[in-house]
Amino acid sequence: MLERTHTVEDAICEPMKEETPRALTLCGWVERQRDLGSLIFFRIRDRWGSLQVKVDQTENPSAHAVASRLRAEYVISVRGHLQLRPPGEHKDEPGGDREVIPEEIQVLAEARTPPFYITDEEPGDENLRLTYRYLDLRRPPMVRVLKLRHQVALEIRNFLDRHGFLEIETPLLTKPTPEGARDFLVPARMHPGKFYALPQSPQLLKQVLMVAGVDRYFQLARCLRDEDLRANRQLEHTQLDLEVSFMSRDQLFALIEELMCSLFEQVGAGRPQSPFPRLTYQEALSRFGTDKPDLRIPAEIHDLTESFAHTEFRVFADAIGSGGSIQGLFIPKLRASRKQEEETGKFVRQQGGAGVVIAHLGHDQSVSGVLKKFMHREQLEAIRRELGLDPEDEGTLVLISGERDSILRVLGQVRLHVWERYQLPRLSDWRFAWVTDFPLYERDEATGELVPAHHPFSLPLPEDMHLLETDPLKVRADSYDLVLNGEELGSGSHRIQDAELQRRVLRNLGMNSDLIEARFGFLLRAYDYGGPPHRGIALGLDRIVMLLSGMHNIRDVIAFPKTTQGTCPLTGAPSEVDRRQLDELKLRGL
RNA sequence: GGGGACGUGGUGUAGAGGCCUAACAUACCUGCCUGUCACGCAGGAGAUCGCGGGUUCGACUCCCGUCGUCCCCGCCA
Repeated sequence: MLERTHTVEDAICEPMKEETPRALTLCGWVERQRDLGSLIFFRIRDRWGSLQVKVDQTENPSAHAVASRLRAEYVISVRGHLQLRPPGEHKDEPGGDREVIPEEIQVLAEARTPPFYITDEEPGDENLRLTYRYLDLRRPPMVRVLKLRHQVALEIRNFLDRHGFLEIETPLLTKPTPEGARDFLVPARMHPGKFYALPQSPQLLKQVLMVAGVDRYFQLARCLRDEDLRANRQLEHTQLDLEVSFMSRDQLFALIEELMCSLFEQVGAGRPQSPFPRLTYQEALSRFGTDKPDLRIPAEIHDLTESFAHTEFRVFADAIGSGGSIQGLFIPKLRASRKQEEETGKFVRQQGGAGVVIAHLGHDQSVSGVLKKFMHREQLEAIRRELGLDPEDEGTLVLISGERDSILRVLGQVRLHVWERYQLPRLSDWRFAWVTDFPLYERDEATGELVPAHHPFSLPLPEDMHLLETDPLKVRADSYDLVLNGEELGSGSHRIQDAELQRRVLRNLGMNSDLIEARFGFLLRAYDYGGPPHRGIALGLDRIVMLLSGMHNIRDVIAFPKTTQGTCPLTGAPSEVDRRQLDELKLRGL
């Protein structure tokens, strides 16, 4: 192998003003040969870029002989020099003004014809991409993602290091947690019948680290959950897991906002607006119909129950009469076509909404559709006032009646759907938001049991503490989600540091003292020895990189992801194991 | 666990009961070509239409099942 002197990036950045040719040796992969006979062009590509090589038979017959048998993706080294291309033969791209004139070309490895071409263009079949991931990762967009992800991790580490954080690893072999997501279990060979679990997150151990006095902990932690996959979910994902002692909510928010802003700025995505808007869970639900609002969409949901209090429109009157509400989503400027109205109505019904009315509000105070018949001038004015409209504003109003929370969620879906479907204008940019004060508990629809809404280690808000036993569903926690452009980046909370309070919260979930001791005894005991007030947050690194890179799929920002069926087409995982391995583990096969 | 979409040469697509002895583009192989850059030109090879069953005189096409991939709901403290 010829000793490499430059990367392609070095060669592209090399100043080329002077006449003297620059000697260099490049190593990389062959792409795009153009064999004109006694003149051959091809490109050599490495991780940093690609550059044209020109081989002239009359100037260098031996290099030409090698070049004529090169094929796509052969691995070569080229020793030669850099030369400006003749005038008029420049290409408009980095390094397009120059080319490599080889003295010698060595083939380091031949390559079979790849199943897809290595270009910016994405091969259609994702299974094929994953089967040949090493080829897929050669594609420049994927290289950019790998670099971006590295850069993001590096910036996070540097930032947190500057702020006094320690990165501490927590074990991959840990204790199963029967609640929450399904655990991946690992049989303990030395303890037949017992199992480790792979961590769903380092939650409990980072709390123990706070008791240990670490004060500021973080980890780029792998988290594993054996649940069904989605476009933004993998069996294993990476979290920026973080926990701090003695910090107020405001202090933590300020820290995370500065981290995000400097991170986005450092990776060239532009500095997001800060401070990030904050809204409570209840506000988010009533204004956007979701706990992860996309604030780029310039529309909100409005409660119009009052405005329709005396309506003669039967559907709405009945809804109000039976304790329901009327919620409206106003879509500014849109004059929906009949087809769009029908589609939207259909979408609402698919989402489980009934009693949908779509009307156009004109700037001349006109109203279209069914409402025209039932709306008095005063009612219309009341509605326009409630929507906060100026006299010249017009647009489409989507109204749904029914049980408040469920129609809010439907309208939240409509809000997303309509903007996507009709490509309505959004505010550009990164729109972060904090959503705070989530309920501590919620009711499991299937079993009717109380389950933690977030996790059972979040501190109830002081003003709700007295409801813990009497009306637990009303108890809010000092918890928060960080949301970006409608995507949940992560969540956190102030933790319970008082063992007795922790026991109360767990008892509400139907656990008796023995169970609490068996599962969480180690944590409660730790707090008995002086646990500081502490809080934390965990942010999905994959999702951050996904948004930064403009990818729409979490698999595209993970080097070796699983398919939605949880398989790895490259390695063939999961696979069967040897009978002997099972015997050693005292496990029976199927 | 439920719903939906897709599966045709290496790749991307067309074909929607008989026109199929399966088309097009690209990639691949051979030859020609000294300024190409999606090089061009000429020729060539390459597919039991995911798999299994059924309906039919006849199935790439219709039906059932199955496998795989993707998307959504459930699930994801």
